[in-house]
Amino acid sequence: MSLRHALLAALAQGEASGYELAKRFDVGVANFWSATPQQLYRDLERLEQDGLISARVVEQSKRPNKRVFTVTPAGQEELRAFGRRPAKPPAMRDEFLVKLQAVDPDDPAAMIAAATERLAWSRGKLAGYDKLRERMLAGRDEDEYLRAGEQIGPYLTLMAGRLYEQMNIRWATTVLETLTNRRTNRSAG
Amino acid sequence: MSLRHALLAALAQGEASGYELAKRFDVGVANFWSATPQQLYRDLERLEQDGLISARVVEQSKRPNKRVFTVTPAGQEELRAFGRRPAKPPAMRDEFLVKLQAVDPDDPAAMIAAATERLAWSRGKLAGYDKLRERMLAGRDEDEYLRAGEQIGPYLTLMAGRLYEQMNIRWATTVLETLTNRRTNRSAG
DNA sequence: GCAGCCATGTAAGAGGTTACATGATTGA
DNA sequence: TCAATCATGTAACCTCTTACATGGCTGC
Repeated sequence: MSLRHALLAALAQGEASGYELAKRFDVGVANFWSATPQQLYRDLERLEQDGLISARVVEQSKRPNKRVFTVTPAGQEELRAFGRRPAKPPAMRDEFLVKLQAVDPDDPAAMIAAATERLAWSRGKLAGYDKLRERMLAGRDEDEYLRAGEQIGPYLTLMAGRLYEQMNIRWATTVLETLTNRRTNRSAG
Repeated sequence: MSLRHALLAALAQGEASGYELAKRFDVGVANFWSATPQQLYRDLERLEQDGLISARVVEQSKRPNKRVFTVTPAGQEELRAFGRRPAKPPAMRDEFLVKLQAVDPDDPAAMIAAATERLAWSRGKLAGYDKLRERMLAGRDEDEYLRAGEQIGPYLTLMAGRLYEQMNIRWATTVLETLTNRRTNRSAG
């Protein structure tokens, strides 16, 4: 039931089309939720039917037309009500951790490859977050923004995303070192 | 398709009953996946039908009997094959972040309550992880364990869980300070 | 000329959540 | 006596993923 609210929260930042939202959600630019484009299109339909968002067709000459969505007053009220309800505990689904849990110390090659991939992925996400942050800060420093910046919610969730990927980068580095050291020890001893 | 593998990975650490696994997964003691007990019972059934795990009934006098599950050789092979396939990117579902994204700076009361709750939750999880860690380390220090500890996979995933909650605690503290400071400034100015 | 982006969707199936059901034992 | 723990499940429902479909434009 909560992708609806994630969509409302994303649209609260300003109107967007399904495609634009999909980029944020599918690629995972949304650090607070993840979803595929198909889900978005379907839930946007429903949100519109429920009167929580309204659509406006923007005609484009050299590109397909797009439907741009805005949160209605009813949608804003729903968001506020959602904010007051108790939150479900966060849920994580991380295949890499599942694999690592069951790693065979005598054959870590696949895991070393997977950890390298994860490291690259986290670096890419962090780079994306950093760009967005520069745009939001617009020259100010973090303390200043936290005191008086306009979009405090988005900044704080972005901060969570950055801290998370920074942590991942440090951790994945330790994982790589640990697995390669153990392999070296084994072939040397 | 991957709760199956999470279950196999969990059972690779040693046999367990559905109820025992449920505690790890439902409470979220499994820092790498989350699932409800109902899912576990259903998927354990399927894993058994597919010959990836085998069940053994343990009769108990003062408690209901339980079915204890073990990974079969076929299950171990499936786990290895899973380890070699590319991992899906991690997925996050965090309602608190959704709420925070859309916070109204003029009425942060609900969000301050939610952040306080999250802080307490992360502290609780960290305390649980720390206990488990003490048991695994058994007097050794982390460097030593990373070099030569028996259960390197489980230690590394536990490490990820600890780092994640430590990060959450620091971040949630910043969120609380930010929201309360802004409120004070507003009522003072 | 081909890959990739913009833009939206349908349909089928797998995965996940919530509510309900049972029943003895243990500790406050 | 009341709540919690141990222990396992069914049924109904909702959500999410994957595969498929379309078609013009942009950049290499």
